[in-house]
Amino acid sequence: MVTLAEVAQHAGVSASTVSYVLSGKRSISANTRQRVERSIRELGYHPNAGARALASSRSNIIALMIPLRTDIYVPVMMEIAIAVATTARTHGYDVLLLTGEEGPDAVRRVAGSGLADGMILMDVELDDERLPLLRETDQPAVLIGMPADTTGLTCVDLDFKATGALCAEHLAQRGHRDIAVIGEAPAVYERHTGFAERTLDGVRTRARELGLRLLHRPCEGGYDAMALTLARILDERPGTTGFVVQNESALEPLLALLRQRGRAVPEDVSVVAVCPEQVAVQASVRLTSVAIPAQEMGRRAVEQLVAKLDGRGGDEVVLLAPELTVRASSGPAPAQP
Amino acid sequence: MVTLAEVAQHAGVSASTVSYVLSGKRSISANTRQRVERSIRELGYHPNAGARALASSRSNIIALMIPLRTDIYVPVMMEIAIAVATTARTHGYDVLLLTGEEGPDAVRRVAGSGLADGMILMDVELDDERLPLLRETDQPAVLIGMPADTTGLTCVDLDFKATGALCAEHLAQRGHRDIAVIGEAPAVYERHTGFAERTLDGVRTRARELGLRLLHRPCEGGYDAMALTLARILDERPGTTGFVVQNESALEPLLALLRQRGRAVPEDVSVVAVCPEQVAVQASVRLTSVAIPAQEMGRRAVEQLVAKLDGRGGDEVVLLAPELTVRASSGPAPAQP
DNA sequence: ATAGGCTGTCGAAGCGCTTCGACACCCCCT
DNA sequence: AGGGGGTGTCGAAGCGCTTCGACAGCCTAT
Repeated sequence: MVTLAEVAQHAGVSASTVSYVLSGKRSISANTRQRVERSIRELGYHPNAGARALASSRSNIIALMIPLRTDIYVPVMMEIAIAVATTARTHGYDVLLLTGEEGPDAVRRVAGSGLADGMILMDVELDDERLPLLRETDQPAVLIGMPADTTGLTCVDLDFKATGALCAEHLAQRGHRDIAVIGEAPAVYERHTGFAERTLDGVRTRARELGLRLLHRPCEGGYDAMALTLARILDERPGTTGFVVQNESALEPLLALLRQRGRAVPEDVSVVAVCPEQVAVQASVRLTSVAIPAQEMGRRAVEQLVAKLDGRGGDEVVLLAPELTVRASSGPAPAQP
Repeated sequence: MVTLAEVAQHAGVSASTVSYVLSGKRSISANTRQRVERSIRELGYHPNAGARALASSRSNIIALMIPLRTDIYVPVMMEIAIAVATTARTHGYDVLLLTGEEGPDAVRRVAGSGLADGMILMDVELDDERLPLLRETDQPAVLIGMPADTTGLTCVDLDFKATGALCAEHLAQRGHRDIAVIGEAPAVYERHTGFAERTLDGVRTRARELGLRLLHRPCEGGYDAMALTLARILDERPGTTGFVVQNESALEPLLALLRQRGRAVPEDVSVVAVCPEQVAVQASVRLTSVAIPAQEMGRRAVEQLVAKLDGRGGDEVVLLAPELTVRASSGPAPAQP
């Protein structure tokens, strides 16, 4: 293992000079800098992370807390995580992966041990139990998602309320009068994960303003659950012609079931999804959808956190504006019989 | 920030004693131990990770390298990652998330800086460019997947060859004579990711032994690609009655397309999938499948790595035995017309 | 009764880096 | 010519922890 001291000796300078070349915190003559850089290359030097962390009280690590839940659409989580990791690297940070397993204690452990300089929390609940700890230890942190009380917190999220509104508008515009929201699994609502409720709120508010009749049904993923849910919806409101779907694993089942019942998409029924682009494009009917900008969310979260760690920028709620892309699953409402 | 020294003072012992209480590397009287533990609790002490790493040359961190590819089924990756993270915690390790972005350099960086004590690599190619580095730096490492040359390496993977064989056997047993493998995207084969080829090899070998006629077609995910692929298969071998599907995002499309063509599953056609349990159960037809034991793979990988770090256990290839679960998508071949 | 071996605790020496203050040295200004 | 202000470099003091050797005190075996 090559050390700073060895590099210094090899280059014929003192250790501190090498350190300053590396950090750029003091000016170094071009000549010296080059000699040092050459020595670093020749010896294959890599600064020891532990020593660096100890001396500078900075680990250059960001902790990313991902919950363990399986009722949330996993690819989105993954995409966010990957975006976080790559963005972090561009800012000189590595990412530590924490799972929900350890619960709120992880916050204490990470904050206390100086393992990470800051953290990013995913799948934030409205009244998340990690938040008090965050505030109390005043860990630099960024949430992906939005709790009920955001004072003193930095959050990044898709504007789900606007998303819901956008979906309602789209359907209204095409002449649909009776619409249904097929939501996430009941557990998601019970847990008060904000995004589901906010989307619903958005649809509901806008639907009311536009004079739409609205039905909302949570739905576990899968074929069977969707069959039940759909049956119930069409039972109660046979005239339903517009669907807003927020549960990715209910999408294909819904399309298959509609087909089976002889309701053609988009001729008889329109479907608007809230899902990642890829899902919308790969579905058996190319779906009109509001994309979940997973990459963007991950990227922004890191940027906010890095800004905080650099002492720039304060608490802020970043809501990404939703964009609805019209594809093949939505069209004008059928003429009233 | 509470330090060891403060704990020592509070408990009225020396710093080294506290350290030994923490590490258990020397015997400590019950009395002293309790006093120290009490002080630790009262002061809310957490050992500083950097200092610890510096002094002990152990970071208690495992690096997990996940590629960025999108043509691989993401939920499996995620499940493995989560399993790795939680298992690591039970052994006192944290997990550092590295993406493919940085490429092989990440190996050098992590090894050189002592950031992690060892690494776990996912999505290993047959001739992976990271392997020479791994051997050269002799980083303790475990691969999830199998390269062409495993000498000096520890690998954990599902036995995909046996998986393929199992699928072929199952179909043969039900009387199918013409079967087709719907594989991963062409890119996956070009990249020489072993698992796809090994599965195919398994099917092919066993099919030959059992006198089955076999067709293999790679397939991008999605509805359109699957439509094309299926058309081509049925064109060439209209009598095909058994399908082995390894590409998760081709599954629903295939089922829908078969339905559309009037071929009932499982009455006319049988489908065997290689996919996570959840996918098999949630599909529109409950699928006969060989499960991909993602959790188990992650867990085993960590255990192998920890054993290595503890100086126990050497290089070893752990192949998990596949299990085929019969569900509703496979049945006896239809009588020959 | 005494040598020898345990047990439990302590002090001190680092681990490899960052950072602060000190200080040559050179250049420019008056 | 001499003082003032940059530049560029160095030495040394830690950062908080682990770990080695030392040693006091006690118990056992002779």
